[in-house]
Amino acid sequence: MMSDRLGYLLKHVLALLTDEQAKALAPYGLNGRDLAVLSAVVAGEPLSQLEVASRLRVDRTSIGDLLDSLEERGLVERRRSPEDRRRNVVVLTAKGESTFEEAERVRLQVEREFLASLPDADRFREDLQLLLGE
Amino acid sequence: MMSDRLGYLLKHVLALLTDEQAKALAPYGLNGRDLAVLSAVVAGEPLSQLEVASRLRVDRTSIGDLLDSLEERGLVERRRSPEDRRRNVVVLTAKGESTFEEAERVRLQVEREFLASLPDADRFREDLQLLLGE
DNA sequence: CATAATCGTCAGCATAACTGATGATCAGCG
DNA sequence: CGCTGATCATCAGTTATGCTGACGATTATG
Repeated sequence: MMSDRLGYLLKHVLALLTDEQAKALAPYGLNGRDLAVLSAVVAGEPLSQLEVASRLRVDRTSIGDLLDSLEERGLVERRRSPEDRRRNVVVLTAKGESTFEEAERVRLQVEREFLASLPDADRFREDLQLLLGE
Repeated sequence: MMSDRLGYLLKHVLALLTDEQAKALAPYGLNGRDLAVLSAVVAGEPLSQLEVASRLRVDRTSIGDLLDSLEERGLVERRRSPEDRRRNVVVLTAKGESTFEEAERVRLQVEREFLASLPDADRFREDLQLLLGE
């Protein structure tokens, strides 16, 4: 087919993964994007919205909607930072933490199964990290 | 960073490649998508629009716009098939062929450089093909 | 105190994937 | 032949995402 074109391969591999993640995460009302946001917030110093966005490499103007949706479902809270009142500090609720833990297990399982056909899944992951320069 | 999440890695690796391809192909007025369409049409039996779409795994309703844009630039032509007048057969013009050949060389070079940091670029490609089941 | 920078938000634009409907055409079958 | 259903291309509309540029509020700089 078109399987010699790198863009084609990456695009459709990503689409496959996105589909499978979406199916598996549907019971939690999450998709892969939502879950990534939760994972950015889950531990350590509470982050401002901009910091969350830059961790996820998501555009600054998109993170607001993403957080709105998670906040409506009671998974995260935004609080004005007392030290710098321009910043909205994002924290997980208790419900957010438990949802994250369950959904994160599911995500790991999905990724394992997704990569199961490869001779060396870790090496594939390392290749991707190399390409991103991380 | 978020580099343990497969979706994150694939998404941003794809974004990087798309950017670099777009830059390199800009002199030809093409992007990676356009070039893939040309490559589907370049040789062999002339294809209907639906056949082009399915080769590229592009939605049937998107391929029309894609071809409009290529046709405006004089790179492809659509002809009603005489045997089956429902079908629009897509063929490259002479200009389309020469543009394709030049741009395709550029694309190959971009891909080579893009994968240059990997210990084994071919193996990476094979991994992607495996994941797609091709 | 005055200016510049930062944070979050908003409106708007562009691309892409997709659904469902339509008209034209063709294939199969009685 | 004529009817029915399928196929092809197209169209309108929806959704999701990424981005630009502007804004008010707030903080940092000097």
